[in-house]
Amino acid sequence: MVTKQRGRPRSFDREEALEQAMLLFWAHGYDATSIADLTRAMGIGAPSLYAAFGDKRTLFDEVVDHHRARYGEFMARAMEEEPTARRAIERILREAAAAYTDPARPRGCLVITAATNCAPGSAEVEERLRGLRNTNIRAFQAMIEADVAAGVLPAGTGPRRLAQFTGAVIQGMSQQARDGATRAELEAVAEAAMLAWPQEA
Amino acid sequence: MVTKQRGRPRSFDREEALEQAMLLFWAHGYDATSIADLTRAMGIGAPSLYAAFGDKRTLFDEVVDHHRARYGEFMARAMEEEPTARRAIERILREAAAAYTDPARPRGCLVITAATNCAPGSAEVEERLRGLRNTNIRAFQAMIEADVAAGVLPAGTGPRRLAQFTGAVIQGMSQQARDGATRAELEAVAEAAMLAWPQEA
DNA sequence: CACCTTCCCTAGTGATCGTTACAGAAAGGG
DNA sequence: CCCTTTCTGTAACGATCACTAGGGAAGGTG
Repeated sequence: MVTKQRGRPRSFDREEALEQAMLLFWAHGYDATSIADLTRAMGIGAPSLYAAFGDKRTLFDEVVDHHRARYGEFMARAMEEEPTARRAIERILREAAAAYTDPARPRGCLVITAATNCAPGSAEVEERLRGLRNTNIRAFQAMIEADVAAGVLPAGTGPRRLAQFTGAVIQGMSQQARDGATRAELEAVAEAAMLAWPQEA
Repeated sequence: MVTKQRGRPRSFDREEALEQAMLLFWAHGYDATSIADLTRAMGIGAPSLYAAFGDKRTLFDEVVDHHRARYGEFMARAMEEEPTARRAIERILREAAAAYTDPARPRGCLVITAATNCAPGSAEVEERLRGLRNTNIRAFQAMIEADVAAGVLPAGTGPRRLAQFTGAVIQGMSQQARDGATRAELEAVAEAAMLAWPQEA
């Protein structure tokens, strides 16, 4: 049932405004981005923002969803498409090196960096991103465990250890990107990290 | 020349107050820690804080110095005391695993995490910590280059790459510690990272 | 004792925080 | 046309931000 649109129509593109909000949260983080910063970048007034997106936390939640759908799904795709854990991680690290240094976007990863300095009142935001990060690492672990069970990776591999190591490298790459590392440098870091991975059978 | 102390003496221990300020900045970061938070934790009024430490930025600068002298010097000591780059990094990673999960202190490293989400007005604080991080990596690189020149590490090592990889792992370990990783888990991550290092001659 | 220096406490500065009340503007439905 | 509905802009809300003026308190010095 399509309800006909009534009343005065919105004068801005909601998707475009969400994109601008994402860029700001991505660059400066949740707490350090003010409503005034957001309305300025989105080109709308505060009441329009609140009418379209709810409060700041709700907007940030939607921004995180938007980011994951648009810039974070390369990880899920690699884990789906690549035949082995090693190949998937190799591809994820290589693509992360490019993504984290893309000159068209803020550096690093929003999920990794946007809520690391949070006031006590924003603890829930911090907790959500923390959960997303740990979920990713558990996905790595499950993939590695499957390969160990299938005999693709050697028995003494230690899936938990290898998954956490990989997560640490990715998070470190995000920080390095913010600290000025180039794409080529991050690709070299990724290459180095793969030396710690056991060879496949 | 010792100038005699005149006037009413300070009623609090400056070192202890600085320590409390450090713990707060360490846990929540620069922007997310307010003067009110600080005065509450330090047990003093705002004018006493300003008289003893200057403004917020100056206090943070001193907090960073204090942190580096007290909790960050294990890196410099390892680089001084260990005979090779590999041994030094091995020790640094092992000690970082313990330091970043010490239950008596905030998790992770202040230099790595305290200024990642900064408002545009706090860009200088962000830049200072960024500089400290990159200086550490360059110190790793110099150490590795020396070992390559001395023939301790193989010729094709790539000191820049190995130093950045090591820095990324340390920064990732700090994030993981904040995300709930245990000391044993971080030690396993450190062990995995060393697998990427070339063996010494 | 009085004096001088320095510190602490109360209270407040203007600015900015996230958020909203309210009134006018712009659309569709009658 | 008027009416209803929804959005937009102005302007403000109380709370908190970093920071400080001013008066009284607490020490050493004469």
